Amino acid sequence: MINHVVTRMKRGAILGADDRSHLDALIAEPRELAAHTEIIAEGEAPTDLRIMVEGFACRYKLTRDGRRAIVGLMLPGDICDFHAKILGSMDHAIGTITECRVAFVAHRTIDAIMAESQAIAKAFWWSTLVDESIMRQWLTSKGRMRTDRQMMHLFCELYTRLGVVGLAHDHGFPFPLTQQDLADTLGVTQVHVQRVIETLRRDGLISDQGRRLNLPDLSRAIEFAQFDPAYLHLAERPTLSR
Amino acid sequence: MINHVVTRMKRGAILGADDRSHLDALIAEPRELAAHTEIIAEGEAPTDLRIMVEGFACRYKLTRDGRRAIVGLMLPGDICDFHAKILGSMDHAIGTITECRVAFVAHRTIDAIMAESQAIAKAFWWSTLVDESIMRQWLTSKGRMRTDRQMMHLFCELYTRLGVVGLAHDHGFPFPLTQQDLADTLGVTQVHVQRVIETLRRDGLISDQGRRLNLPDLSRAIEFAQFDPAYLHLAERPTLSR
DNA sequence: CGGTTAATTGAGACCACTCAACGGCTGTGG
DNA sequence: CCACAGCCGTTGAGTGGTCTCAATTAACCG
Repeated sequence: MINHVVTRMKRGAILGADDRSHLDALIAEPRELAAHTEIIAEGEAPTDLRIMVEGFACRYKLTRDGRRAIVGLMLPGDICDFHAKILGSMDHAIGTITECRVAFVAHRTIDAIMAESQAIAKAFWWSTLVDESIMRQWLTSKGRMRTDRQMMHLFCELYTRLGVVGLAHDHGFPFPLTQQDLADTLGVTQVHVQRVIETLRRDGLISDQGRRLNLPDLSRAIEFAQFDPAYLHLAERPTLSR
Repeated sequence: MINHVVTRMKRGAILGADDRSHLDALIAEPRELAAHTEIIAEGEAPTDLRIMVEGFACRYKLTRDGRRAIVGLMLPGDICDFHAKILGSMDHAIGTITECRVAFVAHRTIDAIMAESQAIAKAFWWSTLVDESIMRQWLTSKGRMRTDRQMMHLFCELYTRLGVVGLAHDHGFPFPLTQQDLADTLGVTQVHVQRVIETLRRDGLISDQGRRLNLPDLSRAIEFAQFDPAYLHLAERPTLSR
């Protein structure tokens, strides 16, 4: 089976054969988690590192009045809680959207591997810092773009990120988010999401069948969303570690 | 003179006397930068680490139509571009708001110090990860709170962060941002910022004289903004490094 | 003191929200 | 196999938060 973690981490560091087999071993026995379950709770201080092997999940925070803000989407190959090793406790929760396979790796195992392989250490940090960069882009989009462009920007991002792990084909990709999930991600209401989606469909910018989303005219989508993938830091040929 | 970098980093790791003198040396000769100048440009790949010694600055991105989104506020003791060491190039710019003193430290110096002191290495990563946590909070606020609460939340955050480095006294703190700066931070227009500020003043939640902002009734401010400082990860007694 | 930048105020338009209802699909139990 | 519950998506009407454009006043700087 394809190891999405390896595929993705190759964008962050140059991995040797040893590194790849290390990463293979890490995710050899993932846990199966049902849809809509918590992977990590807010305030928790995990003693293991959790890595997305399969499925969609999200980082989220709840406001005191019970509303949810999704602050990150987790795709296969993403790392859930690398920061918790240093920050101590989680300042947000992570929950599954679809059924997921998640690898749980003890911190000491991670420490040992990172001590052994500088490339893997770099790749893990790269992954964390890319998450940070994506948040900067989301903040920018949310602050300075109307919902239609913001939504298209997210779709372009997902097309790109899923493409890296081979999950985007034929101008489309799996899209299991409900309109409510999308609303919590974009910071608007579900009703408004519905209306915006409808206009995007009418304008031919997207088409959706079932749980799949298509971008029929990619270059128009990119233009409309003002999408520049630089913030994903996906250089095919990553910089050499110093 | 007080070293704000040391003061702040003590919240992220337990620093010994050696660590403190290392940090003192790092910022011994900061550069003076005028207000409204660029510290780092977007796309730049710095070969040194830049550390805020004095003054206010911000991380920002520009949209294609020339609008600005501020995605982070940089205060004394903050680190500008630790991530650039791994990500390679900056995905956003950093510019001064006030006149600033900024230390420029060569990457090789940083690497040497981090190799020598695990505590400093941890503190630097802590600082970067706290930046990330703050962004998650900003995303949540922007998505799920009205502008008045979002603004008060930011004020509570600044009161707390500036308090850590001893720059908040008597229920107030220096606040050099213009209404336009604040608008770019909150993702609204300057006109709207003005109207919101006016209502907050009338409600007695804030009072401002010159370039100083006061929160006369702190507990009411915290309640109004639903502010919980956990996301700043400022535990007085940080977790021991594993 | 003149020039520039920042803050204030007003009017009208637009984007997004709330509340509400309805239809479609799916899974489940009788 | 049907009835039903429940979630999801769709649609409408009215409200309100925020924007745009514009003009005026206040504060700052040399």
